[in-house]
Amino acid sequence: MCQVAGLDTKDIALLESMVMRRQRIAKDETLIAAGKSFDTIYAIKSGAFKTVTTTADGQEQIINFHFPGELIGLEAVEHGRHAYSVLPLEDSSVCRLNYANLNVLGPRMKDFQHQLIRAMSRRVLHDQWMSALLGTQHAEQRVAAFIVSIAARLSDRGLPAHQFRLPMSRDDIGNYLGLAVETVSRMFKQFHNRDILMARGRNTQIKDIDALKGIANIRPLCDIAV
Amino acid sequence: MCQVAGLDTKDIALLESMVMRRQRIAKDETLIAAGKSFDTIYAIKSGAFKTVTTTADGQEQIINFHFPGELIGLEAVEHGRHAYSVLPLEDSSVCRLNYANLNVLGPRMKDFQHQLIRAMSRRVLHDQWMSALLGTQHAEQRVAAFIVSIAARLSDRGLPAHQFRLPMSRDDIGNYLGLAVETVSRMFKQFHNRDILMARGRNTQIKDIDALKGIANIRPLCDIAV
DNA sequence: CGCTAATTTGACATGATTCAACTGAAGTGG
DNA sequence: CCACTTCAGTTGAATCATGTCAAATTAGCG
Repeated sequence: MCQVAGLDTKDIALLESMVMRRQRIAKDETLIAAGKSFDTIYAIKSGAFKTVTTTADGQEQIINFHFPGELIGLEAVEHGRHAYSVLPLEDSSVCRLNYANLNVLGPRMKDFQHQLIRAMSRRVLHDQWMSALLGTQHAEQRVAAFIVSIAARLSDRGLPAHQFRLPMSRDDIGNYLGLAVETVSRMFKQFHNRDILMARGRNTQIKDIDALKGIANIRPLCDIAV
Repeated sequence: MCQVAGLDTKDIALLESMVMRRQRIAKDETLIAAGKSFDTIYAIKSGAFKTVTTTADGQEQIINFHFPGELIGLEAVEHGRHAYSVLPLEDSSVCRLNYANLNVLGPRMKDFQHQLIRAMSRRVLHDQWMSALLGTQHAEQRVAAFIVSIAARLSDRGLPAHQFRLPMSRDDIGNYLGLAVETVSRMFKQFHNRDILMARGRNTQIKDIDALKGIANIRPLCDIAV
């Protein structure tokens, strides 16, 4: 059953019967290609995704990472086509919700629309938080804030938040945080030397979450939204 | 009459009679204070605003600028209180829309909710565009992209887009773009030397918009949303 | 295993910030 | 109406953080 936060059980049952479809996505496939016309909203069931755009000279920029329970594709409602690509970081699965068919829900449509608004509200907060991070914070603070936000997301889903495996590469992290890969690597090492973090590749163990929060000189995203 | 894009005339009339109130805001006043509980959405009628947050060590970060026709306050729907402050850049006026009262609209609520979704969709696109700008682009490209986006917004409202007076200070621009004031100033001068831009203080005249777009190595925001 | 890609590490280059001084514009009061 | 103050903006020089390049190391996968 797709875990779209906030919909109660009878709503989910109704949605499932009307408009949902389950879909598996392999690591090398594409969930959404930029420019594709919008007709479907996706709810992530398992795995992880990245939203990606391309600058005029062809370099990739990661806009956001997405984890289970989150909705993808809403921002395309406005223009009827997707401005960004969405790619899986690992083998994943999603639920497809046909946007047009949602109208079939009739009286329930209103409730679902409110869910959309709530979901987009979280997205706006996240993106604005991101702007603040990139606009005012140095490399050390960005990486610390990133780790704290990942831990918070995992914690929200009841997963171990002090020890986990990152689904994205150092490359992806650097891209997302506006830093060179090497800088990300150096920051991880610096935290390691300070006994704040133990990291071997993608395997990560947080030793001192409070120190990380202190370094991340910005209201943590988890206090605002995910 | 408040110009909330997309609402047709009878909707506006209905909204006005039910829930809208006009309000003037002086340059030294505060439209929304961070932490304030959410109950009102604002539609900008005249002037300009900035959305501002504060990092843990007290430094201000401008999240976005807002111009007439845009909605403010929507991202607070999710948590019931405003995460950011909104301040006028000059004497301005807004329309207040009481969010709770919107429910009184009954059958029209659905249409208005769709407008909210569209408005937030635009906001998400803008903020993601911003993240890409801060994450991948250098000072020269950021400033160019900023000027292009301002010109596009003015153009959308039928105002002269090649000659205008910026409502915000160099300080604000630097803060918004994640650059020091001095860097912004140097970029303006550089564009001046290249006959791309004539700028004396806030008075700005674009001489070669195509050159600016070329420098701004990123899909212009105006092609996505404003 | 052995290959390939990802990550780490070090040395160096450079773009942006910082600091400090200067200029110009916008008032303000005598 | 003109000095005086104030604040925004500009300019220059020095410093520093981060990017770039190149090489070594490690991890992942067939």
